[in-house]
Amino acid sequence: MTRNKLKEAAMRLFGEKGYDGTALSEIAKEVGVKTPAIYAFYENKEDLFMTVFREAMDAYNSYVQELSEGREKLGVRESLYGILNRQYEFYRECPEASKIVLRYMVFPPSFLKDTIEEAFLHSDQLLTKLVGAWMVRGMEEGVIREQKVQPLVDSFLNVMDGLSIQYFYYSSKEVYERKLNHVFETFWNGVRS
Amino acid sequence: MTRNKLKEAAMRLFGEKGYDGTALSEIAKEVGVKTPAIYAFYENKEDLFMTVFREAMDAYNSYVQELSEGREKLGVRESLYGILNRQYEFYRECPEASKIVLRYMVFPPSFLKDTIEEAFLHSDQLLTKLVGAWMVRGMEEGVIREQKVQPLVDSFLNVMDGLSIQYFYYSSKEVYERKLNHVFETFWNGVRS
Amino acid sequence: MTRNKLKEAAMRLFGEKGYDGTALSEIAKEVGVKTPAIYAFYENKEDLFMTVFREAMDAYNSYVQELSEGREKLGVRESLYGILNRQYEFYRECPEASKIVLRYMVFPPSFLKDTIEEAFLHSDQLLTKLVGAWMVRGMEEGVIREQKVQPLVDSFLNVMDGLSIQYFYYSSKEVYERKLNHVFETFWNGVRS
Amino acid sequence: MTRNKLKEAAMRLFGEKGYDGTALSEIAKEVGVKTPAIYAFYENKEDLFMTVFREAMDAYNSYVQELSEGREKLGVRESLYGILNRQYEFYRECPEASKIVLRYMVFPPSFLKDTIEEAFLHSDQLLTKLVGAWMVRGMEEGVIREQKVQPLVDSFLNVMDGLSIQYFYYSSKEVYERKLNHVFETFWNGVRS
DNA sequence: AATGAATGAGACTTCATTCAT
DNA sequence: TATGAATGAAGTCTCATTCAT
Repeated sequence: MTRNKLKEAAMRLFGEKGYDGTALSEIAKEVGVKTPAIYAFYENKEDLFMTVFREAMDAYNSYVQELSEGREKLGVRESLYGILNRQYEFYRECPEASKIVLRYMVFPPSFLKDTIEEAFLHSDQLLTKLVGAWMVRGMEEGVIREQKVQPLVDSFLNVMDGLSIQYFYYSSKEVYERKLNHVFETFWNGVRS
Repeated sequence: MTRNKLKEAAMRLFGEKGYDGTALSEIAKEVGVKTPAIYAFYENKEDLFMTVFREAMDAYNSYVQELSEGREKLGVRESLYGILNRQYEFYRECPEASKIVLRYMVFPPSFLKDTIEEAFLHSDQLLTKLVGAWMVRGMEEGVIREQKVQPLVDSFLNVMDGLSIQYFYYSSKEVYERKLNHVFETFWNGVRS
Repeated sequence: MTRNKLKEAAMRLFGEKGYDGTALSEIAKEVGVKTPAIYAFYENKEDLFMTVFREAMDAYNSYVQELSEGREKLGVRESLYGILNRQYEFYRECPEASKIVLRYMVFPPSFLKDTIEEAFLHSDQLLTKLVGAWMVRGMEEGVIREQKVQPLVDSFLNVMDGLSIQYFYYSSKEVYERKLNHVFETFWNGVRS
Repeated sequence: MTRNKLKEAAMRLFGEKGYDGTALSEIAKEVGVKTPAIYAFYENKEDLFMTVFREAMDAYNSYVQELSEGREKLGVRESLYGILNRQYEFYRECPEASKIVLRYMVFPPSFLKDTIEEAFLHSDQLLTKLVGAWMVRGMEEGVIREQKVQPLVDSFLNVMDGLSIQYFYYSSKEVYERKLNHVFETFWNGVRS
């Protein structure tokens, strides 16, 4: 119980204020417990952070994973748009986890650089493979103009990254949704037959 | 002299390890000076940080500003591509400043949130206006398909944001340049007549 | 059962790392039990320590006591040598207890100073009386040169103390046994008729 | 100034209550300074301890060293007795240093075991050589009975070790001096021609 | 008899900051 | 301009101890 509340408080605070900017005492206070209680559940601050980080990554990967499931009946266009939408959903449903993922992907605390890079490599490959498959299928179905796969994947992933920044930068729902649509429209225009 | 060396060291360290992750003593040591010397030039840590941040923003804005100058003779396509290239140049030439800009745009230390948001609003507007102008011109010249300006601008800025993440995430020059080209190609395909 | 295992682990650890240098958690872990379990058997750290210390002292005193028993048939020289040997035996057979005895005889934790001094006074008197008796008998039998008893006792006890340091300082069996013999030989030479 | 007062306070406290039993705050308070001030002069607790320990060892070694100087005109008996006396002087003049030396020779804090053993090896060899030389000279002069050197050295060093324990165990001057004389008398009786 | 959860006290240490020099 | 000395505040972490279970 407390263990989980600690994890959640930590997730929120590490995401919002960063590793160095978050004191264990804040996390404890949020849960209504004194600081040393944390050590009953986690070895130390690093351990708590890594637990939180791993959970955030797992949540993110789950979302990514899901993308590949049960979409066979959908058209390619809808599926790609669905990916962006799913990402958006993830941001809204797990704002804490997604903040963690974005923050530490770009700015890992130096002492965890390696561990973190490895974690990202994994989900990156997953996503690359998935998006690639859709592009191939799009070309096979003739809805995407015949071309190499790499440029298509690069472009799509770049769209995703761009949107992730936009999401955290502009807090407005309306603005984000407008951008999401505009951006996808342009992308699709750029690749369709 | 020392004032400047301090600013530079601070820029690098704040960019790399963040505000909370950087101790004044590290900055001082890097310059070969003892910590209290910092107070001869800056009021306190916040002041030093804000100085550094403002300088980084200024450098960024200068680059952005330059984009609008002396490019009248170039075609629209070349100009837009040029913007991405210029951004890339900025990253390479001022890696410290650009790291600062990216980091604190997305993750401002809470106590500076307002100041920082204001700063970004400014450069955002600048960029929006600039890109918008090129899009309009592109349509006037007939190289960009007739449509509303907003989607064009949204898409292009998203491309820029995406690339900025890519730059800091993948450290390899080759990979980045490949992506830059792929991404622009797709974008251009999506908007050209 | 657990009570005893705790006592033994405590004896070893208190002897090796001292009172302040030993955490209850270490003692518990050694026994395969959680820290609070200790409180089922001992009131607190001090109580556990005192129990351990008393046991060590008792073991030491038993050895000393034994020295006076059943040695009537032996000669004085053999008996005195036997005392040193018995001490040596004690060190080897109860290394933990003897470490405790030595450590806290010389360096009592301040809060137990009085209790400990009292304990030592007792065994000191025991030993003094015992060694004194042998010296007297030695003189009666004519194997020890006629003189006052005090110098004889002082010298012999000093030999014992010296050897105790040597034992813990040099860990090698051979070196210790060599020293034991050399030291006794010189002592005996110094007192015999 | 403060640096030195800290060292002295630390020497006294580490000697009296041990490494783990002494809090930096106590040392600071003794000097009339707040705890963090210590870090202006010493890297950390270990550093302060090692500094203190090294100083104590140096003081001890100086005393030992002196023993070999300017005693050529004295007889062997007087010189050996002088060594014991010198040791006694050291204990009285530098009670803190000597307490440190004795305590950590027999009970080194585990994390410094190696460093400390090395330090003792050095002074041990010094003393062995010195005492050995006197024994040889005693035999040459005919005042010491002809025999191997090792037993003589072993016995004498054992006398010294025994006295060191006695010194710290019995705090009384009279008792110690009585013992010192008795013990030396017996020793000399045991080795003289 | 034993443990999980929790805590108060306090340890070591870092850091931003001040001040006299 | 620069530093050595010092400190208050705070941070991470350990430890002995308690209590409900």
